[in-house]
Amino acid sequence: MKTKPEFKRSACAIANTLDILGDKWTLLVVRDLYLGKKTYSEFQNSAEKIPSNILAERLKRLQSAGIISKQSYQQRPVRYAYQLTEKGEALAPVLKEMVIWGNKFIPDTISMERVEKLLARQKRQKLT
Amino acid sequence: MKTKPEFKRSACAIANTLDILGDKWTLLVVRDLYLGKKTYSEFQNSAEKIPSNILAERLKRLQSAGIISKQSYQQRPVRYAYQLTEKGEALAPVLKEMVIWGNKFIPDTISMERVEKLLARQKRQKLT
DNA sequence: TTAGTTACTTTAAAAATGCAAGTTATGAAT
DNA sequence: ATTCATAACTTGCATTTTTAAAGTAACTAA
Repeated sequence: MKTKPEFKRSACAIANTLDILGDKWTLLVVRDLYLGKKTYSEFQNSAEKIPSNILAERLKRLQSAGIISKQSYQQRPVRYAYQLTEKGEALAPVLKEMVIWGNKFIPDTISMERVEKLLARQKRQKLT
Repeated sequence: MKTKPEFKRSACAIANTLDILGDKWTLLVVRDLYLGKKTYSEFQNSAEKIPSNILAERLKRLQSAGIISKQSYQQRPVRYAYQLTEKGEALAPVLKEMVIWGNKFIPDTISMERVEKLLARQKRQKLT
């Protein structure tokens, strides 16, 4: 028997990438993971305020696509941490190019580094 | 008076980029332009078979976002050609990284170069 | 016992998408 | 002159997806 490629729309790498990541929210979850966020509530608390049901659905899809994995990091009560797989980490260049493009062509947008700094400052203030 | 940034969701460059490009079709139109396609019917004839109303809407949005421009290249009958602006051309690295990622992690997807070769061959066969 | 947190699920309404068919302008073929 | 064909869209309608809001389960701390 032949192994059937079975593409959703075409064999194009871009089209197939968009079938996984092509919406307004999925790459923001990947971004958050890239910035060190790990839990459901951390994703929910990001500036864009992703709806809860969308977040749950996207986490499932990212998992079944092999881009993230989930593990419980404590029992009683059980709590979960998500993390990027190698496949997920490999999306960094896509995100980086989006930041470069956005910074250059959309006024007043901030870079990942800037976001990281803001996050770090927030974290410090929370701790003190 | 202050100039108001007025972001749709946040100041994040990725979020703002996704507000423009974050769906399953928009970047395929950009890809087609990048591969040398110019007209409405050429976009429609691409492998993914974008619905006609979606294509019309996306072309309008890409225009008002300053990513593409439109011009009539002949009268009687009037025919239109779309082209990438500088802002649109600058999306090439995003597309390239998507191709690299797709090729590495989604089995049997083909690269832009491969697509270009296939297109060139098709063109040659049509001409002879 | 009451309030709070985490990680979701459910519900109903609103918006976007997909499919098919229709429109306008024109030129080419019979 | 009439029919056929093409380019570039538009319209109508059913289906799917998104959104906001509220609800649930399992705990912990006061």
